[in-house]
Parts: sequence; structure tokens; C-alpha cells
Amino acid sequence: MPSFTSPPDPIIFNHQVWEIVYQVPAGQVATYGQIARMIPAPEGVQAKAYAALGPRWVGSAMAKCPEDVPWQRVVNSKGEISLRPGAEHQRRLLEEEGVLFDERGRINLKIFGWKSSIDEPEQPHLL
DNA sequence: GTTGTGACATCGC
DNA sequence: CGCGATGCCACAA
Repeated sequence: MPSFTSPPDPIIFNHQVWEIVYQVPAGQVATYGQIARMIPAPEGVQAKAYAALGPRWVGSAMAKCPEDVPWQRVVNSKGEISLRPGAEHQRRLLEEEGVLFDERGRINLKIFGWKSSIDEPEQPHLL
């Protein structure tokens, strides 16, 4: 199983990802892109490359996530559970946490989207 | 050495 | 809002 674009320090990066996922409270979900943006690009990695690969790095990190990590709370930007065996189980776990799914099996990120501290920029003034 | 793939995001119509 | 196409890196066979 390819690590899919492992950063210079995959161990460190994965740890960063897991640490963030740990911070996701039950009943809320975070997206791969959101998590990727919360982690600074490792040295030697172009910002553009990181922008394109960050989310996937997060994905690969989740592929190796320990059981302690609530990987179930990590979904794609569409608020949908990624294709993968056990998705039904994941959905069930989220429902147990109070996360509601649309008829299409998607989560309303407007409601259940995790509000990370650093990902919550100050609201711009509408001049 | 080449080919294929891999838990995604974003832009355009 | 939904669908289609594109971008980018590293590892494995």
C-alpha cells in the first residue's frame, strides 16, 4: 500500500494529522483539506505541491491511523465519506455521535463542520 | 526504467 | 449545485 506521496518525514506528518484528528470533538467532522491547511508544509515542499498533495497526505496518514484516532470524523470536502470498505460502519459511528446525513449520504459541513482554532480567520468587514 | 495507483481539492460550465 | 477534468509526489511491481 503506497503511502501516497509521503512527505520528507512521513512519521512526523502522520503524527501531526493524528494529533489534529484527536482534537476533533464528537459530533463534528473535519475535511482532509482543512486538516492539511492546518499543518504547515514541510521544508523542501513547494507550497503549490503541498496544496495539491496535502489533502492526500492526510488521507494516507488516515490509512495508517491507529485505532485511537477517530478517523471516522475525517471526510472529504463534500462532507461525504470516502470510498472505502467500512464506510457504512463509519457512517454509523458518526450517526451515533449525532452527525446527521443527507438523503444522499452527505454531511452538512455548515452545521457539523469542525471549527478549528487556526482555521477560523477573523470575519472580514463588509465595507 | 516505465506504468499505475493512491481515505482529495479546486476550477469551469 | 453537480459533474468532468486536472494537478502533483512517491512507492511498488
